[in-house]
Amino acid sequence: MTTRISKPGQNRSFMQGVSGTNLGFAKEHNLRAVIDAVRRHDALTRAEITRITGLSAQTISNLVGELEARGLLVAGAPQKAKRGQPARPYSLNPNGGYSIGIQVDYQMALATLVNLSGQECHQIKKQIARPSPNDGVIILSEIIDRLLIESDVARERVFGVGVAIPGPFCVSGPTGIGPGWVEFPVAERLSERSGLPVIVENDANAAAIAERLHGAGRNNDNFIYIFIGMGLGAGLFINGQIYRGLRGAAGEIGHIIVEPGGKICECGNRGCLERYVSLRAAYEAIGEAEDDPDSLAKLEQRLNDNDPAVKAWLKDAAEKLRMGILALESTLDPEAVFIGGLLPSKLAEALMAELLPPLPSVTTLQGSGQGSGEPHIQLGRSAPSAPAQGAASVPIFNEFNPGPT
Amino acid sequence: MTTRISKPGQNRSFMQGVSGTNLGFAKEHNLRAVIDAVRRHDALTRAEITRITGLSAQTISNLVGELEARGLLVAGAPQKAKRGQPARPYSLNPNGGYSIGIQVDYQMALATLVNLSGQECHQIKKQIARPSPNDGVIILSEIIDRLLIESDVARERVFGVGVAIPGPFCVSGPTGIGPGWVEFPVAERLSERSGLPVIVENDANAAAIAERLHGAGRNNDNFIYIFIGMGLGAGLFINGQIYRGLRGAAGEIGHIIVEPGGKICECGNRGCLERYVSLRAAYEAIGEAEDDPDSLAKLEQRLNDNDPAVKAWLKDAAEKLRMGILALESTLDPEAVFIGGLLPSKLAEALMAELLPPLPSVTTLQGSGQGSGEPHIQLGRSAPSAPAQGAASVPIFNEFNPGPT
DNA sequence: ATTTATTAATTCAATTTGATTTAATTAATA
DNA sequence: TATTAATTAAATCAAATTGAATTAATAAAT
Repeated sequence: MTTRISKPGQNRSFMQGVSGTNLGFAKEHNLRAVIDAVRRHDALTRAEITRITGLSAQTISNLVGELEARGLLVAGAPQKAKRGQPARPYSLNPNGGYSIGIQVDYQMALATLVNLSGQECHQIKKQIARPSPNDGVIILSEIIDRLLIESDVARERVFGVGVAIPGPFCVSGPTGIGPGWVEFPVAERLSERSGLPVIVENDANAAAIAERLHGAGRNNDNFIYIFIGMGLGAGLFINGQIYRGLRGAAGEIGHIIVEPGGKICECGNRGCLERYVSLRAAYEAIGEAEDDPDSLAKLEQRLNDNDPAVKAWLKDAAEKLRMGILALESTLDPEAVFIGGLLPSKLAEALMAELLPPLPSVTTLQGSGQGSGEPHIQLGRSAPSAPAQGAASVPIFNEFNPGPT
Repeated sequence: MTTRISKPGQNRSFMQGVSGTNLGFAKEHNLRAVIDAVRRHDALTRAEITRITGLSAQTISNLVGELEARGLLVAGAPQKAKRGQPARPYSLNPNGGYSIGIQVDYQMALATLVNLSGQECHQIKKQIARPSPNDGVIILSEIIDRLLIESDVARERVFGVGVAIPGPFCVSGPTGIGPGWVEFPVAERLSERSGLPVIVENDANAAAIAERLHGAGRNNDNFIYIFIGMGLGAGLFINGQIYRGLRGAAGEIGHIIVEPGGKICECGNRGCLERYVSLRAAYEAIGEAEDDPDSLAKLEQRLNDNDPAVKAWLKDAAEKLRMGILALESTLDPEAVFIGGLLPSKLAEALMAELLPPLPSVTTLQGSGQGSGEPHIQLGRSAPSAPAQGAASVPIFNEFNPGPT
């Protein structure tokens, strides 16, 4: 695994707490900064990287050389645009490495192998039925093995495995996979079995990372990705990093109250946002069973049929979601808000159409700072397989992101 | 000014965007890390700093020696507790430097000189009446001059001047100082006139920084400080840094909707939090004029007299604030929420008493992650002069904080 | 059309900075 | 006296910077 940037002895993050730093961390950071710059711009010459990073041309020459030797960067044809020596543009080598993303819920495991550019190479789907954590780990490691064999990718070329699990880990209940999963050390066990680094992430954060790495949030360091699943959560990007909060529960926006005295929620309060904006709320509104795997297809069909119950739900959900977004924008003043999740894209589009225009907020004030007044609520990636795609981007993000801004 | 840690040629922050890093930045970071560690623990020996920062003993020896030579750290008496050479505990030298904080609103300027430990050395208060920005800068620089002369502190020993201004800068309106202040480059002009670095900060952020540096948030890297002033705002500490958002409007929590269809707000929406929780809301509820400087004293008096209008306002405000706090906690999962601002401490205490217990949220769930279930809503510093104290801590924080966690 | 100047990208060699390593010193306790 | 903990001196090492050189293109001048 010569492509690893982080050295074994230096596994703490570049700067954490009041810890000091040294040359090794600095170099690691600079390598990541180079990769990150190239990713954001698709392709960059050494000279351009020099300007962007503020490092010396010599340093960049060395770092780019090293990354090229490792197979992470590839040079394109020299550009003879202006005077001077023609520059070679470097870009990410799509096949410089691979990553595996797995999406698990109580009825299904979906695994995908992607390359460095986020392109999907192979996918495996398997029905499960609330397995125990031990059985789950075995099932997942078998899926990983199959994925590698069928796609003919060597295990050493895989950066890691990302596992997306619904909701915050500290809360069990109907959003989870099954009994016993909350306390179980999934990452450690699956890592032992598979021989690969494993990172467990909640579905909202995983989807947000994918949006950041390969999607519309590619150039945003501060945005909110609202994940509409069975419940409602958000991935918060703050200073280029996922913000998790003290208990890993940051982004649990489903429990913002949008209707005082409204529908009762299992959290103990009334009128929580996710009681109105979620697949579960949609099923409730249109009278489909929430634990029926076919409900999603029925919902989509009824949308296509212009079913009035679906339309009414959309209208109400959009009204409530506007208030939730206002709370988030007032609090975090983000660059953008992406709406995505498990919804089929047609449904997400319909919700989006109902949602706009948003309520006036700090982000829409005219004549204030940079970027104000611009459209900032956008449709993010939304698909029933979004968490798997997201999970696959987690190991890549972890390996390459240069740390807080 | 030999006490400056940041070197002139290296004025960009330690890590920003995708920029690279080098030895100079690393050293700067390490110096800050040492100071920060000492501040958090009151006093530390070189050996303890070595363990905390993870740097080598030799490096710490060098850094501490340098900081001692600069007068920022002072050694205490050797401790002969255990075997081995007795260690000398180092602590911040309170008189290693000074900082000036200025609080300005439309009717008053309040300036305070504090030392490195946050102790107030001298204070000057001056009535003003909606001055033009140009006049304002002259008035402020004269106050700075007087402060230094009367307290006999040399200008070179002052790290900088913090200016606290109400509300977000991008919004004018009644919370501002006067016409023309929004676009005016206060910091640059006052810096030119006074010969000192000047940082302008909104009152909520300034108060949050004070809470972090010298108050109950001293060991918290992730907390929310809710500032109740004429309006309502919050300072967000995320990963040890103030989070400002894209337009500097992060923390504008006054415009979270807590009562759909409620009181109309100048932002264009209805039922915004600050229409219920703010001095202006209190004055409205008890029938005092909001632009009368004596209203605050009257409010305090009527609280002491058990006035039913005040009690009713407190009850309603607390109910609304609980919902606002729930939204913040659901979004950010903070370590703590401090309530403070311009309220006299008795009033703040009364509000706090009404506020508890909070609504159930991710931070109060039993049996989940670390720190859950603990009391986390606390009374922060609250006083009519809180912004000045806060402003004074801004330059110190800027000079000494080691950057994102 | 040929030559010369200019510019831009890149690299080589030497230098500098600052953290680490290794070993020594100091001052306490058991 | 042996041991232990704190600290420091000297040597070493890693990585970025500096300044000069090299390469290859276009632009301008002849």
